Amino acid sequence: MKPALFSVLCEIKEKTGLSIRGAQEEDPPDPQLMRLDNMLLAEGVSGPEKGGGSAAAAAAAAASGGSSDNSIEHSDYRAKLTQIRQIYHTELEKYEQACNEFTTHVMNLLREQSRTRPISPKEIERMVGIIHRKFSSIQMQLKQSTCEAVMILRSRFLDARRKRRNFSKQATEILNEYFYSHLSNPYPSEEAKEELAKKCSITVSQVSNWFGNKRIRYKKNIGKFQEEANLYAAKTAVTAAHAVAAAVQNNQTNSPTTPNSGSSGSFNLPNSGDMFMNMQSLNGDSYQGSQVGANVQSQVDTLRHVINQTGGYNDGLGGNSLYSPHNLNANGGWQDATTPSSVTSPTEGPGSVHSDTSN
DNA sequence: TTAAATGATTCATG
DNA sequence: CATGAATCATTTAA
Repeated sequence: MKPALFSVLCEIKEKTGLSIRGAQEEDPPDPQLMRLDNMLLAEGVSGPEKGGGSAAAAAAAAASGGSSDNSIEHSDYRAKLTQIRQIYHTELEKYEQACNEFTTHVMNLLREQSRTRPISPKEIERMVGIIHRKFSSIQMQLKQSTCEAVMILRSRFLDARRKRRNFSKQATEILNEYFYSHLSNPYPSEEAKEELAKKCSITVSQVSNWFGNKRIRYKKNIGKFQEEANLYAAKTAVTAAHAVAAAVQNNQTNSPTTPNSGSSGSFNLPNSGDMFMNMQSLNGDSYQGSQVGANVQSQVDTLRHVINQTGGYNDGLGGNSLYSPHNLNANGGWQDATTPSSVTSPTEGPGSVHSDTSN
């Protein structure tokens, strides 16, 4: 009975054999899977142990837009990444093990059955192939979710926008001081940036960012910055006035000088008249000592600024734009401040002018 | 909780 | 490559 059944089964198998062979297509390298693999490899999740991971992370950080010299968050990021990697590897191993176990189990089963029905090695191979495909699809899901996790991690840690901190009050003070005292050409040189960065304990890139933002935002709505401009211009003007006065050896500068702590809004320049005259003489070239040559221009800027500001300061700034920022043409854009346009007299016209109060 | 301020990024440009 | 413009995401002020 048994041999008869066996032979019948053999016959059936002969007939179906072809169709089985036909259905034996080489599974094509799934592009989706390859993409995931590549990505995991690139992120250092599926690569070799440590080295690849940090290198890839560094490369990713560099690629995602420079200036990531933050080391604290970076190590944090790396820690999370290794955590992901561990989970990924343990899961992967688990699946692999399960796959192997299942495969051997099935093979044992088939071997056992081969005593009662005909089973070719080809068939066993095919069975194994099916099992592997099933498990690899599970692996793909694992890879996919891992990729998602990595992406989230990256956007969380490598995108600095998410962990923005405001600069210290002092830092913005320094930056603003520079900005408003170089308002005619607020483009700090590389050295100046470094200096500012050092003073503010921020990076050069941050200084560049700050100036980029400041320029664009200042230009966009000058009215909004008038008060600030006055404040800082006045602040630096006080020091500038002293500096210029010292340079010109104008003897009568012995004011108590509250440095720059308060000095809000109302700027009572000690003797603005004299100061202004000094400026005129400076600009008029009647002064030849010029030890201060390089700095003078910026101070001139500052002073002219504050003077201009004073001109239209105390009528409501609702309409604003009553002060045309020198060197800032109508269309906007500072356009290299080549010609400082000689110190024009400070628009004496409407209302009170340059900081008198005391007379 | 919403609006404004602010630092950073992205993208186009010259 | 530095800058301007637009935009994002967060912090701070209202």
